[in-house]
Amino acid sequence: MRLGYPCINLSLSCRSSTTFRLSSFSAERFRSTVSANLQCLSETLAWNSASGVLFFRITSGLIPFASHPVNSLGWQDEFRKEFRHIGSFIRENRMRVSMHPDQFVVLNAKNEGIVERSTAELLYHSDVLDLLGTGSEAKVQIHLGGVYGDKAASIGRFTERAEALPRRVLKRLVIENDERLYSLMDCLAVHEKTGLPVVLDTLHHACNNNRESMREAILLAGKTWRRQDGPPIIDFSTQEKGRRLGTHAQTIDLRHFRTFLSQVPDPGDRGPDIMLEIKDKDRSALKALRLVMALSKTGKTSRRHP
DNA sequence: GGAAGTCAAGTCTCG
DNA sequence: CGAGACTTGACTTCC
Repeated sequence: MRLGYPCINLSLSCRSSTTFRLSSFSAERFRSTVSANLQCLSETLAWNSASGVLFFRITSGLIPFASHPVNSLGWQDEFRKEFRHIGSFIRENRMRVSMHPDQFVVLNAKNEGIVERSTAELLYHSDVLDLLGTGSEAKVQIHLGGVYGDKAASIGRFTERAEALPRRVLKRLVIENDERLYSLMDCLAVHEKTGLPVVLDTLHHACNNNRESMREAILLAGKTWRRQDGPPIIDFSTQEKGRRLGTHAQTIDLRHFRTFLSQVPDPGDRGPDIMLEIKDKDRSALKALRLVMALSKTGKTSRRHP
């Protein structure tokens, strides 16, 4: 079981998602920004490795305007060496990376233009993971999209569009339950049709479910992952008190995390990888890591930890 | 130099 | 139908 956090390390001063306004776009600006972002990604992964954090979500902002028509630069070729270098580090340290395109990627949209832009964005995410030389265990995680007043039809469109994607995108694609529209059950139904693995988001599941217990949910989602997909991914978060339902906690609630761990059937070497969606990022990741280490020492998880 | 305004992209809800 | 939430930073302009 590896632990991770998304996109930004708050202990470092660099950001791998620095960008600029579309109106400021120039080849110059683009190159210097990408170069700095890759450098920061490299530093972040080095920090992670040294800290024992072996799972990381790479920001979608790594290559600004990657899928935008304004950008006709062959960034894939231009930065091939840098990507390969970072990729080697990931492999050598047995780390796992993933990506999570944001809300603008809606595969089941009714508007074809949106579907085209979404597809281009998915290709960009796949490019990054391909250039790093990662295998199909490095995932690109999306939600099912909108409902448009007819969930069955919308799920149907998602399935069609997903199946039409290029293989190199499809082999990385995974679907995640959301807090309002599509529950774990809905995702499992899409899995039945498409074979896409399901990422369980624990906070979304608590908000939007069909009465499955957390233990049951973990098992059901876990079964959708094949060997070539790597260990199942689970997004863990706690509700921030006094805020809208679904708001991520500012810092990790270790009691809650420990309860969650007790519901994971097989933590240890072969267990799921856990992405901690907590606002203070690396700080909570370290706290969680220390807890897992302590538990494994006292034998309170079911398996030995490396 | 600091403050205020703005940013590629989508969907849903509310007024 | 249009604005705001979602969620947040930081880029950019303005003074």
